[in-house]
Amino acid sequence: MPAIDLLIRRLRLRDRLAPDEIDALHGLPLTLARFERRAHIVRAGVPQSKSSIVVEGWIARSNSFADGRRQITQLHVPGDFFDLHSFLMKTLEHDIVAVTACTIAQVDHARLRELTASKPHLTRLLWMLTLVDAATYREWLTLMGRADARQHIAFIVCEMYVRLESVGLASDHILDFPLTQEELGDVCGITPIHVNRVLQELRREGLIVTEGRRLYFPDWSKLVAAAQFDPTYLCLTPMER
Amino acid sequence: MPAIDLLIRRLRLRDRLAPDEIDALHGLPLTLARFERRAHIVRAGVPQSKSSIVVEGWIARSNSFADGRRQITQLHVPGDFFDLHSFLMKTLEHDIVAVTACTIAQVDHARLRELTASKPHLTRLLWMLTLVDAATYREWLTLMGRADARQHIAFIVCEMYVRLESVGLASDHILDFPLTQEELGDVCGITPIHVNRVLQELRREGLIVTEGRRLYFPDWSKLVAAAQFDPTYLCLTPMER
DNA sequence: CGCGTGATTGAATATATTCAAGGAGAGTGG
DNA sequence: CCACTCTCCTTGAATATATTCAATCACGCG
Repeated sequence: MPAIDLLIRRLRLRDRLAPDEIDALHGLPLTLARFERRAHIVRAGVPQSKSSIVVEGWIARSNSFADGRRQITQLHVPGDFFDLHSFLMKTLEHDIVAVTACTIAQVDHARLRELTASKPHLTRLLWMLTLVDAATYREWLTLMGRADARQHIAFIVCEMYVRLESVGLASDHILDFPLTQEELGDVCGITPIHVNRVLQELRREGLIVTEGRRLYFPDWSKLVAAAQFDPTYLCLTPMER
Repeated sequence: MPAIDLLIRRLRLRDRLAPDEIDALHGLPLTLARFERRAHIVRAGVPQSKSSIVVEGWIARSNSFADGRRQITQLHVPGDFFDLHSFLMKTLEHDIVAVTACTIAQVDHARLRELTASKPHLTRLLWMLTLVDAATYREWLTLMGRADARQHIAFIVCEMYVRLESVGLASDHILDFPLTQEELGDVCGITPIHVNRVLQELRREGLIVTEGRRLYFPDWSKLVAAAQFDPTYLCLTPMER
């Protein structure tokens, strides 16, 4: 599916779009770019002149310390306008890396600026996408601070399933979950060894079944209970904004 | 200082403001409200029709679990437009509480919407304020996931000093730090007992000196080193946005 | 087949928690 | 003016959770 249609689908989860807004979005010139798994898409401190939408694959926002410690602060899947931040910040203080081989669609900041000058409602919706990101950070902060590893991992699975499902990329309690145990540790702020042990616990409990990159959960409500997951923060209810 | 002038000062740290933008801001009708320490300013799930600026005092964003566990995800000081989120989200999934007795200035969402329709550049700057919030969440996530309690607490002190200092509310290595050890634990995701022990360690090392709510640090560079603090994420450099 | 990446296991250790008491200081009321 | 209370800070000991270090295993790929 073309990048803009993915984005439109994403925006329609939150509000109606007027025909002129859809035209404006379709009028955005996009450049497609392909990245290998583990490639750096954006490096900390490098000035950016484009923002990007994920077309295919998973992407991570990653903060690294000098000593090699690493924290993944966000995950992005197809349809996510993942780099609106650099539109106003100009540079990022973290890296954006490809979790899987991926395709992204880039838009010039100059075009986005034109859009903000002529389409206030559309601007508010793009703004809102970054506010949903912020709400997700708050959830992740709460998990990181107050949840044990079992709840944390269960929550990440719930979140990724709901996000993928909302844009038609997962269904039937199955999702493609391409994170290695090390990467999942970088998401949860724990070591890969501990991730391994907790995943085994979740499997023993029958909460998840893994088969390579495929992840299946027989009982959604049990997983939700283990995660204390409430999807409200994802703002998946359309309303006038 | 009037709320709008605090906000203008805050915006000028990031970009120039045109005279018509300053007029537009001054034209915003504000309602002042006073809250006692520990009072709830916004409750999770309650629809909001106003967004607010802190005029005096400290405010916290707080996420609570049913079992009493609590995580503070953000701190706000005078000048912060702390509730722009509800402008587009309508409801928040967390509480906003008064850390100290405080005064806030409220703006109707309808007025903000008018502003976004007529002042694109000002809209981008308000948007940007929420992106700085997001950048702060990312830093906090990284701390929570990968830093020990000593680094974490040192970082929070650094951040609050820089933020207060940037708007003239702290200087000379001294700041008013009104968090109790329990609240600081809720910020760092640790127990108040552990906060207590780590604070003692920081005092023994000569990194901080506390005297009631007043906090003094003799050597900024030592504190920065302990925290591995880099203020880039606060975007305190003015540029065209 | 060999190599590399990622998953798994075990044992010792570190970091932070829990539970359970005290202690210090500010403000209140008799 | 002093006891009283409340909140916040401090201390100690036992325990839990996650880490570190050191191997080993399994699988896909050239």
